[in-house]
Amino acid sequence: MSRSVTDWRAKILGALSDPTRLEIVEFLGGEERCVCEIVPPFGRAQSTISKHLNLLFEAGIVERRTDGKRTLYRVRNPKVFDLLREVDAMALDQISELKKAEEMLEASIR
Amino acid sequence: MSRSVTDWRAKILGALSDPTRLEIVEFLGGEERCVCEIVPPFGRAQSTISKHLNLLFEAGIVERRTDGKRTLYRVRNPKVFDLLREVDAMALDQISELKKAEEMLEASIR
DNA sequence: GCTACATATCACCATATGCCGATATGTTTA
DNA sequence: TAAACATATCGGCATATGGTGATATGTAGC
Repeated sequence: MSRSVTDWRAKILGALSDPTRLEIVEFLGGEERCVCEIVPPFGRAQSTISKHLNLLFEAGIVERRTDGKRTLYRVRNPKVFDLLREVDAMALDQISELKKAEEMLEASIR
Repeated sequence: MSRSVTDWRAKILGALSDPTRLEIVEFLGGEERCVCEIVPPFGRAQSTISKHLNLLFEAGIVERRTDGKRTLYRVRNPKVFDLLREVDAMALDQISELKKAEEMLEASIR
């Protein structure tokens, strides 16, 4: 029960734990885009992007539909953006603390 | 620049993308606890838990201090709990959609 | 100083992940 | 039907990850 919720959480977080996939989600934003639009900006093989997209799909981050010969992806639940904003807040906290530490270090040297 | 923020985000999310680590974070809650308290409930080798804790530390999720022969860990930024609540919301959405789909499937069978 | 305790680290194994090029599948268009 | 296009899937490689038991490091107590 509770076990499976934890697993879902881990799956969602795992899907978002890769820089390329994070950027794919950002790139999608609120739009629906086909793979042929998503591939070029990332400079990775089409097969690589396809696997990332499938992983995001399996984790329920994106949904997809096919239209003719293309497959269109879109972010399924806008909550993911709230989540990313939350992570950003944490990341910024940490980076600014790092900077503070660096400055203190520098000050102590000179 | 922007690259390194994305990497930080990925690092934070990666640290939280494992069920054991998620449960360690939950277990810590707002408290400060030593490794000797954390290990038993998880039924994993001490070395395994130690590695998980170190990974959480590297990602800036927890902080640690030593007191005598023990090392005490605590969640460093309470924002992590907001983040987890956000993930929960998503996970619940997805699980409930799964259930809905199952019910529709069952209904169509009988 | 020796012993027991608490924790981190090491060496190792098995599996997962990210990446690629090549190929299979399916759809449109000529 | 053939050719072109869009995407997914396969096989393979290198590296990362999670797990373990054994060992190193450091502190507390006797």
